[in-house]
Amino acid sequence: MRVRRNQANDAASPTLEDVAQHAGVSTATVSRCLNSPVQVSEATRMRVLEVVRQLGYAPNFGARALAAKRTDTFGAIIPTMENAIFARGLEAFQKELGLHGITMLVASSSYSPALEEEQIRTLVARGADALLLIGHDRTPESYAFLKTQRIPHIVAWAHAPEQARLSIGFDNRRAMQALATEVLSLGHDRLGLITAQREGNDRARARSEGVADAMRARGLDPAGLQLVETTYSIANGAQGFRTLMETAFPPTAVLCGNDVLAAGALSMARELGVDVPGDVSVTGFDDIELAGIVTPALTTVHVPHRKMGRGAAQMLVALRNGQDPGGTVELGATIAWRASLAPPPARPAVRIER
Amino acid sequence: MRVRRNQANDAASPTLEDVAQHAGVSTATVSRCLNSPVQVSEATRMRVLEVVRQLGYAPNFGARALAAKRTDTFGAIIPTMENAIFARGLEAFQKELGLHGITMLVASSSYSPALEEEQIRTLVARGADALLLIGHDRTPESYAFLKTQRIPHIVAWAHAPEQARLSIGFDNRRAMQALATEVLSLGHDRLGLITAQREGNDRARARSEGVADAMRARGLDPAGLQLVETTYSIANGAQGFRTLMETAFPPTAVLCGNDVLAAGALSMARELGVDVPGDVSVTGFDDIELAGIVTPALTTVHVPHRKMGRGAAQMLVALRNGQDPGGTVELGATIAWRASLAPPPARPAVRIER
DNA sequence: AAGCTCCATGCAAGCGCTTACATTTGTCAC
DNA sequence: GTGACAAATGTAAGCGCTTGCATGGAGCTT
Repeated sequence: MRVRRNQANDAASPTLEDVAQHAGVSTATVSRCLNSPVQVSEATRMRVLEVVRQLGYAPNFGARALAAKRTDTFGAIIPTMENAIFARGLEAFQKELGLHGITMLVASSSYSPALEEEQIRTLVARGADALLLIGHDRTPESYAFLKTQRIPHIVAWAHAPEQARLSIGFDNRRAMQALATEVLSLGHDRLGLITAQREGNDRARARSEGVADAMRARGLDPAGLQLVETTYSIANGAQGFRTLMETAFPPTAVLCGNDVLAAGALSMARELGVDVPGDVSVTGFDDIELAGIVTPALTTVHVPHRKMGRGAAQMLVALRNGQDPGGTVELGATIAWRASLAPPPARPAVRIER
Repeated sequence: MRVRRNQANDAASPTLEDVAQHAGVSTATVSRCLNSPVQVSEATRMRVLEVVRQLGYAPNFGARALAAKRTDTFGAIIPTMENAIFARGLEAFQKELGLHGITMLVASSSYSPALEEEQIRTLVARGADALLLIGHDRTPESYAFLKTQRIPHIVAWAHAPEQARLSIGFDNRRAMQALATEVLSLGHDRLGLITAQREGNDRARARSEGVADAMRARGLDPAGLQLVETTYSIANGAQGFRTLMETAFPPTAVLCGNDVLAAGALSMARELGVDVPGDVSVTGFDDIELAGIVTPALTTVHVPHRKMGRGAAQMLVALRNGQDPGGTVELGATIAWRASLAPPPARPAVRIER
C-alpha cells in the first residue's frame, strides 16, 4: 500500500483510504458502503459507517465526479431572479431533484439569449449533468453546444406545438387568447397591451399573438391594439400604463404580459386617479402571490408553476438515467378571476360603427 | 505516450490530451494556456487556442477540481426563495462572484436549522469552496462541520455585536428599535407585533427585542406587547392581523417582522374594513419591492440588500484566497417612510392613566 | 567562446474516487 | 468431506487535469 502520509492525518480532510485503513477494509468496500450498500455485508457496513462518522469523512466532489463521470448536479437557467415569477416552479424543481439525490445549480440570464448562452456554457463547465431551460428562443449556438456536449435538457414554461424539443409547459398563446376573449366578451373594444421585449422571448411573443388571435376572432383588426413594449419591472409597467393613458383614445382594458407589469400599471392607475376596474380594466399573467394582494386584486392567467417544476425534474432525471422521459407535456393554464377586470364604463348611446 | 484511443475521437468530449496532440505540445502547456496565459509564448498560445476552438474543447470540471483542489464555486443558503426577500442580495452576491470567475450554488433551508445543516453538507459535498449563510442561529453540528472541513464562510443579514463570527449586515435589533420608537413617538401606545418563529431565527428574535427595547425606553412594559408568532407568508400575515384585531383592546399599530407579513396584514385590514393608517398603522421590514406597491404603501425598514450581497462576496473571495477579509462589517438600516404609518386615531379625552 | 540567466516547455506524479475483474470465503447438496 | 456456486471483498487501472521540477535553448556578459 502506498504511504500517503507518515504522520497522523494532520490537516487535510480524511479520504476514502483513511476510512479504509481505520476500518481494516479496502477502499473499494468503503466506496460500496456509501454508494451501493446492498453489496456489502451488514457487519462490515456497520463498522465502516461508524468509522466514517468518527472521522467525519465526506467524499471529495471532484474525485467522485471524475471517476463516476457524473456530478448529480442539474442546472436551471431562468430569465430572472428579481421577481418571484419562477420562484415557485424552481422550488418544486429543486424539491423533486432532492428526492433523487441531485443538487440544483441556478443561473439567470436577464432575458438575454447571449447571456443565456454564456450561462449554459458555465453551468456545463461546472459539471451540470442536465439543464432546465425556460422557453424555446435561444441562440443557435446554444442548441449546437447542448447537442455536441450531449447535455440532456428540457424546455419549460412553454408549449409550442410546432417545436420538436422535449418540453413541459402550457400554450402561452392560447392562454392569453382565452383571457383576451373574456375581456372582449365583456364589451371592451379598445385594448392595450404592455408586453415584454418580444425578440428573444417566445413566451412574450406568443402572449401578444394570443391577443391578436382573440381580436381577429371577434372581427377586430389587431393593428388597432395599442402596444407598449418594455422590460419586465414594476416601474416599467407603471410607465407603460401612463403612456397608454396619454394617447388620444386610451384603451378601456390594459392586458399585461405578466403580473409584475400589471402591478406597476395598477399603481400608476392609482396615481393618475384612474379607477380600476371602473374606468379601465387591467389583467396580468402568471398568478404570482403578488396578484392576490394588490388593489384591486388582479385578474390573471394562472400558470401551473409547481407542476412544471416537478414534471421537468422527473423528465430530466429519466433522461439523464437513459430512461424514456415520456415526451413533451402540455399543461393547462386557467383564468384566475379577481377584481381588476370588469365591463367598460358606459358610453354615449351613439357609437361610431366600424 | 499512452494511447488512449486508437480511433478518431469518436463520441466523448475532447480532452486536454487531444488538444495537446493536435497542437503538438504537452498537456502542461495547454493547461497553462488556459489558466495562466502569461507563462506561454504568444505563438504557442495562439496555436493552442485555435485548436481548442476547433475541437470545441471544454475542461472537465471534476478533473480540474480534483487536481486544483478548488471548484470556484461558492454556495449560498438562504431561508427561502418563495418570496423576494433575499433576491436582490443574492443577485448582487452572484454578480460580484462572477467578476472573480466564481459560480454560485443556491439552496434554501425553509427557516429550519436542521434542514440548513443538511444543505450545508450537501453544498460542501458538491464542492463549494466557501459558503454564504444568513443569520447566526444554526445547529452546533453545522458550525462544527464547517470548522473541521475548514470551509470559509460568512454570516450575512445580521450584525450581532456579541457574535465573534465573521459577518456583514445590520443590527436587526437596533433597526427595529428605531422604527418602534418612531411609532411610539407618534402617540401609539398599544402595539402589536406579528413575528416569525423566533426559535432558530436570530433576526426575528432581535427584531422582537428591538420593539421591547423601544417600549422600555418609553416607560412601557414590554409584556403589554400583543404578539402573534407565525411563519412568514402573506396568508399568515393576514391571519395574524385578524387575530390582533379580534382581541379586547386591539393595538393601534401593528409592527410586522417583515414586508411579506405586513402585506398580508394590509390585505386583511382591507377585508375587515379597517382603515390603514386611519384606524391602525402597519409597518414592515426589509423594504422589498412589494412594500412600495401595496395600498397603502408600507412604512418599513430599508435594508442594504445589495451592499450585503456584494460585500459578502468580496470578503468570501478574500477568505478563500487566503487574504484578509477585513473583519466584520456593520451596515446601516434606515427607515423608509411611506403611507402606512400615521398617528393613532383621536381618543376620548378621558383616558385611563396607567 | 565560455558561462550565466531566464524563459518556454516538457515530464510525470499525483489529486481521491469508482468499478471491472480477480480472488477469497461461505453455503449447501450430495 | 467435496465440489459447485454465490456472496463478499480486494486489486488496480484509470478518470482528466494541475503543477513542482527538470530540461533545453536563446540571449547576455565578460
